[in-house]
Amino acid sequence: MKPTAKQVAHEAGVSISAVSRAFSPGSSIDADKRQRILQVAVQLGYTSPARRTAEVISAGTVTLVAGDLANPFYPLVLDTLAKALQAVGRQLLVYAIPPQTDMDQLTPQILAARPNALVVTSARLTSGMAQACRQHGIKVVLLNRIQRDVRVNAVACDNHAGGRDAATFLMARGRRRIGLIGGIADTSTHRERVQGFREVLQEGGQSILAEATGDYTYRGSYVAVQSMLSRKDRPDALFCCNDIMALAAIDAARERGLSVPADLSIIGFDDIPMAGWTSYRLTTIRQPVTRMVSEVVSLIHDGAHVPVDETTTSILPGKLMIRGSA
Amino acid sequence: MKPTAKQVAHEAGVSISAVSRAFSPGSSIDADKRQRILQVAVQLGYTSPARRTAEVISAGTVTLVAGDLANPFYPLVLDTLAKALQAVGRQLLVYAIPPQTDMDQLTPQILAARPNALVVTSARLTSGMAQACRQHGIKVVLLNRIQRDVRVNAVACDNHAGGRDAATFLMARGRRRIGLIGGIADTSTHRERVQGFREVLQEGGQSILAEATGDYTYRGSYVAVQSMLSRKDRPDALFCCNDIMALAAIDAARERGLSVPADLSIIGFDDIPMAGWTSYRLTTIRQPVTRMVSEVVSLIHDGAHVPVDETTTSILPGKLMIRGSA
DNA sequence: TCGGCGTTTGAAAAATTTTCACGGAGGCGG
DNA sequence: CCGCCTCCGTGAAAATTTTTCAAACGCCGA
Repeated sequence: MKPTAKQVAHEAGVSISAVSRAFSPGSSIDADKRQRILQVAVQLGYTSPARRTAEVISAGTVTLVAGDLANPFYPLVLDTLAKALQAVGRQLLVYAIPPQTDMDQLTPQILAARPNALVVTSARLTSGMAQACRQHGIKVVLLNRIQRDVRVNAVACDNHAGGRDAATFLMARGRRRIGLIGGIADTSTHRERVQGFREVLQEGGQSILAEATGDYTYRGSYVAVQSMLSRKDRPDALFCCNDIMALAAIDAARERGLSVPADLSIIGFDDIPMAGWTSYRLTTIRQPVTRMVSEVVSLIHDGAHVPVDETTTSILPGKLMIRGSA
Repeated sequence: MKPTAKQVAHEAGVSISAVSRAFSPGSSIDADKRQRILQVAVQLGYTSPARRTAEVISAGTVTLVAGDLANPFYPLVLDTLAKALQAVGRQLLVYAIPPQTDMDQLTPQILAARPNALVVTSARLTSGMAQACRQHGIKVVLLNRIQRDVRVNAVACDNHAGGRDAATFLMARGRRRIGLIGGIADTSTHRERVQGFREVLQEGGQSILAEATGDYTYRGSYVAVQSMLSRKDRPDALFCCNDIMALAAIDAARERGLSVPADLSIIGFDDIPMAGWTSYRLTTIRQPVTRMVSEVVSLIHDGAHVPVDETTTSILPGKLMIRGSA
């Protein structure tokens, strides 16, 4: 038997009118009373017809939180995700947040929109946010990011293997003075790429000659590479934790009159469209964006009935794209 | 007196039940009949209570339709717009559509989400869509695009003046064999930039030496420039209708062993972040993205009470950024 | 202390949604 | 080809919800 407003009213000790009012935004009712009614309603599983159609209308909304749209990799992800969601009749809400901030300030705003699912990319999910989402039954997927401190779904490229591939490739080319331009230290992408890379070097009896951080930005990397190249024993190869940093490295090397790859091999990570442009021809690890996005969509869309606390982590293989820079 | 379902039913010649069904998604009713009822409802100004609360819940949603996220200019716009809307407590829904398609297929999906406003950038708005939006009271803003065939708001950079500035600058530098790489012929951005550019040349007694189209893409421009540079009387300057095409032009010129700007001056349009990168240092016309976006937000947010058929067109000045490529 | 004035409330009226039964269209097996 | 069955669309009526209305309450300024 379907629960009615009458039952809720009786249970909460109020009139039917009050129940109706609790469900229509903007009507004059005491906040506490509304809260109590809503709570009873949840217990009994009651929703007003208005709320019901509202939910149907806004059904299928997925919210994407992106922290770094300046890195062309994320627009690529956004474009792919938007099209994939449209294809299954869902909508994509986008929040852009300043890089390296966490999303706690946005929590109320994001939850107010009642999305079905939340996709977080290049931003830090706080455990408070994760918990709030679980309570509201909102599925969360971390894209291109793994966080061990929260229990949510995650889809990422195999960054560790990618780092290994990069190192193996450089060693096979006979490079021995190898430098590293890191991203942002407390991101899983940075840690895993670096770890895989370092591992292979150590297995081959090598170690990283020089290491600097480029903040995953063009400018940060440019400055870091410039100073690294002015050292006495400058490296003959550079692994950059993402593509824009690698492009900056190429620019910095050229600025110094060095030839890429003759004097300096450079290898990136992501394979953004610009990596294939003629003046760069960047050798890089391609992230399987399309596959990552379909994984996200299947988690959200096909797995709509899966309970929110049953989480999956997908690690998809990247692919070394050999072009001219290494 | 507020209109009721009874009146709508009488007017449309159906039962009250039918009216109710027309407003609840998923109920069994003939599509034609629903259409007719909805039309009468709009005439009388009737909305079901369910629809009413739904609208309050999803209030403040703005839908962005973007056609070309591969051009870094649009992610820049997206990022700026998303942040500006967040700041005033609104949400941004994003639709990505394949370049050069119009949006008629998406119309039902977009309208189903009942946004408050629609921002269209790098996509063609059809008059059917515009009319549907007007009927639903959805405000439409064309961003970086002007269309004379539909009566909607528009915000754009002064493309005509930008084209003039580019030409003036090249002429002042003594360039006389000037080529043009166009974008997509039936876009206002292309037309106006080209027209302004051509005007100044003619005023100075010059004309365009060679003209080709690059489809606003890197690859398209690269191919066009390659063939243009292999002509006997190759140009000594090139105006490209956007920045990625200009970057492609620089790459193509270098590939041929030409020096930029000594052998070939290149000037672009947009000022995307990459234009400032060290290996390009592209001279270009900067679009005032921040101002354009605030204009859009004020049109949508501050002008929320302005009737939808009262439309404004804002043309904001661009700015010539002189770097190293011309 | 005494009126406004605005908010909150339940009862009742009004309106809407849902159920129910019916009629007709189309598919399927005999 | 016919009958039967199912499924869709429909209006009337029942059930449910929303809105109106008038009353009660508290707050503030005079």
